[in-house]
Amino acid sequence: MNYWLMKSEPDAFSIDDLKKKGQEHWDGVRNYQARNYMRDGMRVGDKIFFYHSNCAEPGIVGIAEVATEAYPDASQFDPKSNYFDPGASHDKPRWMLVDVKFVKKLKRTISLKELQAEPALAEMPLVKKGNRLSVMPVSAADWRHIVGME
DNA sequence: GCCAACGTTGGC
DNA sequence: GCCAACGTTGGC
Repeated sequence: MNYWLMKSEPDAFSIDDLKKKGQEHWDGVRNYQARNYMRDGMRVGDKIFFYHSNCAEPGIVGIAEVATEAYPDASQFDPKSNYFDPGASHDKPRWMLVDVKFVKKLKRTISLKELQAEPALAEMPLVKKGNRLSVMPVSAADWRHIVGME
């Protein structure tokens, strides 16, 4: 099993939204590396840290699970969508997504500030300066370490 | 709202 | 294939 971290802006889609819905397709990823992680790396049952970005207290707020294999993101075909991509076609979809299932909400937010302060996590891409990936792998050791911080 | 970092686009 | 311009992300 692999571990992941996925970022979402709580104004757009928060851990509470996921809790309410139970499961959601993770649409709108328009970055090749993030897409490749979803398409090639994720398997059903993999665990995900749900991360809130672009907000008052950025950090990990919950745990989710990969619920489906990757499949084409329908929003790329919709001219009315913000995520429309004129370069994509049904024959040759460019963007893929997975469905994500709610597992639990953490009792508290493990803030980015705390994560950055942990020497053990210094190699996580998340805490590196300038990192903008919205989907990234987490090592098993880092996963255990972070779970222990709750 | 600012701005640094970074990815993508497009002219050449 | 280079690289400047541009757009986006995301912490602060």
